[in-house]
Amino acid sequence: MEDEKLRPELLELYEKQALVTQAMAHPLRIAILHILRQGPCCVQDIVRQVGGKQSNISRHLGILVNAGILQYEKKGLHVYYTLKRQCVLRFLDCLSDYLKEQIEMDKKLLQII
Amino acid sequence: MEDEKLRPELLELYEKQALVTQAMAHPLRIAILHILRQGPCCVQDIVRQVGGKQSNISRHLGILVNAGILQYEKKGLHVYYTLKRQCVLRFLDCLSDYLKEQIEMDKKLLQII
DNA sequence: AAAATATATGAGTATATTGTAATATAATCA
DNA sequence: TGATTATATTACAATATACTCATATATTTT
Repeated sequence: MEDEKLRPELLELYEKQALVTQAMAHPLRIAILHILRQGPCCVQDIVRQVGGKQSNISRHLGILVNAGILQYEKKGLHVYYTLKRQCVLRFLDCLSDYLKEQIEMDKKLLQII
Repeated sequence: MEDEKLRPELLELYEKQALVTQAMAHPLRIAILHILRQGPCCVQDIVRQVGGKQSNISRHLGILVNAGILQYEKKGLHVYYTLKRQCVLRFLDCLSDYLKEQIEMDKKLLQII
């Protein structure tokens, strides 16, 4: 009946994974990632494509940078944001596949009913 | 200068993706997913492996079920939880790879300094 | 039927997240 | 230099999330 618990280093790993996941867990941030997937983009362009206030988008960009998901580079008045790693794209694909699968499951469920 | 904004159906898709992502965005929930990756498990076993209060684990399990990530089945006194789809495993792998990559990048950065 | 066990849930508190308005900062242009 | 533009930040209110304690529910055992 001994408590095996989670080893501290494993918990630490999961905490880091949760930080990355949490940073992506917002519709606008996912939208931003999809836009940046096509290449670097400056804030006002992102605002134009996503909608909403500039200050809000700026916040979300900050969150993604903090999590190590985005990089930025200043060029004159503009700040260009980029995906820091291609790895994130796999996440997005994974998410799309996941939802497709979910929809398929729901369809099958409907047929039974 | 027209606002192209996000098409409503695209925003809706991103909202759904964010729901799934959000459901996974917690260290304990990630720990739970790793445990269930090895097969079905009842609540008390999960509590034993993860640690913390039963009521808290039960809540986290509920969140994962709500997001469509887990299934459960009652057997006598116990409730067995299972990963609903293998797709989630790819997420976890993706996360691990992501962090490995991040650590590699940090290493290289250290060498430069 | 009563006791024991496994799980879920309600209520309350603490904390975190989100969005907005207003403002600060910094680069460019006239 | 002063005006304009792009971006970030501060302060605040609203909302959501996480955790715990106590309790409810349901099943099994005695």
